[in-house]
Amino acid sequence: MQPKRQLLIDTALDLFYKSGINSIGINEVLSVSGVAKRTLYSHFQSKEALILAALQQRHTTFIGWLEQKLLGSQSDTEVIQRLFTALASWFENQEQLLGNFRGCFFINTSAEFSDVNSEIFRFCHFHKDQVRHVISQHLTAANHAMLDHICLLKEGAIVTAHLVIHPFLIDAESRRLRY
Amino acid sequence: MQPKRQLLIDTALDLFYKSGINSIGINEVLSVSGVAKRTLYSHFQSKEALILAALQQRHTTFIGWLEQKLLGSQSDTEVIQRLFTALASWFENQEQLLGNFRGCFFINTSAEFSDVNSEIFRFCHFHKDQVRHVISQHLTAANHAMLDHICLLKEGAIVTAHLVIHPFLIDAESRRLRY
DNA sequence: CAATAAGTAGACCGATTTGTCTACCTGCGA
DNA sequence: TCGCAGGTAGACAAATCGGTCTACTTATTG
Repeated sequence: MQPKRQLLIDTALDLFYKSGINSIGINEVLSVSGVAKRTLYSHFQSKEALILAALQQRHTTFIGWLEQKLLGSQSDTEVIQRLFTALASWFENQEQLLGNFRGCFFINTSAEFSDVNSEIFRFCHFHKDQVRHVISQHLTAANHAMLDHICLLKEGAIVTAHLVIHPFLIDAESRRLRY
Repeated sequence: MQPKRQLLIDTALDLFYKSGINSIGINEVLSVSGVAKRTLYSHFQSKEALILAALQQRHTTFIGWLEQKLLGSQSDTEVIQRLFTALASWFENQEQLLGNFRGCFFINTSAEFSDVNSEIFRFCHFHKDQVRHVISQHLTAANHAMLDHICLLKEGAIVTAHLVIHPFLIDAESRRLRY
């Protein structure tokens, strides 16, 4: 419909996810996308509106990806297996839909916009809530404790993959290239 | 020894942890601490040096706090119990040494400085490594798989407390105040 | 044809950023 | 008494930030 608007969101999401939102200025989004500044501000009221659109898009993509991964599971055990298999595949950059893994966009963003009452932080909170809801809907047993455990491990896995394991892999890679 | 230097680190850490590093300018650190700009740049080469000093201080504080919490445990089970009891106490703002809970300073910071090769990101990675090492040294059994599980749950708990549970508590609080 | 919506390039604005510089003050030890 | 380390206040520079504005160019469509 509005290809420029979509291009702006795609570009912004890419850059924001790669480098953090506060590190990316509006001018960088413009020069990378090749869109004029006037056009950006005809589609979005402010940078914050663009950020929220990018968060919204990432949210929709992620929920869709997750739904598809869990669809058709035959048991709770299979749901859990599928979930963590999918996460592992994401961490290893095997999930094209999600792009190169750089942690969870919503965890990262909430670290930059820490005011709990800001719209941006609340959207991050909302996203986590929705992911939890998707998982719960694929479980037959309405076991809240198990759901909590699954979500706890999921968050732990994402953060650990980003901050602990991923740098280690890059270290290994750079050593391999040096020798 | 150099009280102004220490005051700058304390102030910077406070502000950085509360609002995120990119949201806090050097001028804010100066006006809050009451120190002159010239003095800051006589102690630190750049803002990045101040950031690293703040990370270093938080690291030392956190490791010391953790050591003290785990000291004297009689079994692996007790280590685990003590660890998660201490974390829960931190989340509930009962740990004066660590200040008001706003997630893990190192997870938050690594979200803002996502370049894996930057000194700041590497320090965050280093911190997580050291925490893991402290925990492993208090366990009698050299069980790598169990250590991994503990660390995974720990990270999950920190992120979940920050992004999922804490906003919920603040919601409840604001509702309580409204009615 | 004419009107309109959507786009471009880029100058410009005021605020803010990190960092430098000048000029001056103060307390301490040789 | 002299020198100096360590401090203050704040002007200043250069860059960058988000955002506005003018003037012009398309493309579509009634």
